[in-house]
Amino acid sequence: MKIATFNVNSVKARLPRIQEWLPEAKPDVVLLQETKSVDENFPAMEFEALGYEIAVHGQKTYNGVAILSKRPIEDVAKGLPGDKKDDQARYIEATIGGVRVASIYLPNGNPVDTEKFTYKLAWMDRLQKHVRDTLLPTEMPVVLGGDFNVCPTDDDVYDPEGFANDALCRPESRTRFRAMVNLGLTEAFRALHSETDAYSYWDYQRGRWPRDEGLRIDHLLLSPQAADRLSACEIDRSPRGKEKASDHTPVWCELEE
DNA sequence: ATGCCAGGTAACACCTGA
Repeated sequence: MKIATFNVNSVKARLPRIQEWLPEAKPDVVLLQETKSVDENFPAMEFEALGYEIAVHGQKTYNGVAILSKRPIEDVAKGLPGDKKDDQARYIEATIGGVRVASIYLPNGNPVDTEKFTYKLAWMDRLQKHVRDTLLPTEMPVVLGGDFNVCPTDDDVYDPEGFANDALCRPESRTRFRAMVNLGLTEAFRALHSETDAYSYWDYQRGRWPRDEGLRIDHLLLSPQAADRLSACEIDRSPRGKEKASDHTPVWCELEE
């Protein structure tokens, strides 16, 4: 089962790119972030025409997550436990082929001297508790994929010094990311790759893509039962080079059946 | 210190992103 995560930066603006990428990459499951669409306006028919079921958790203008799947989607849960009513749409979870998957759009947290950073850290604490108290005890294969807005180490940043005080690299963010991994999750890409210039996001501004000055912030975290089946994990750079590209590119992993 | 680009909303500019 091939599971991909892709921050599309507006599902409507990116629709042609996603429609050409799906038949090329042939993922069984796609975890989307930053759809920026209310559920009624999500382009469901366009994805169904390509053989995908959908589950969506969106809102107007900002955030928004979704799951596309070639296999039936079961037991959908929208929102992270502890979300307040009408809170930001950043989390959706479902069971597909016996695997519990989640699409995660973790808050960015900048600037760090504002409530945006405290919101990010509290959100990470809530996610860690949910993984610990609810997901891992099921002993199901679990795949948490998404835009975590965390560079796990300086190896995941083109300019570590310049980003030292950024919410994506601050010790408070990295400590919480590590706390989740330390529950027993496997970060799929790093488990199979040691190279340090592997990025999943490049800023639109200042020529970051042509210079390959990026960040690795899109991740797939696997429970032990999923990690035992991990056979591959890759960053697919091709969509980032196209016209009207997202600033992120897809990351995928393959779980043996 | 700020805007650089891109998208959405709404309206002929402003907010957010990472």
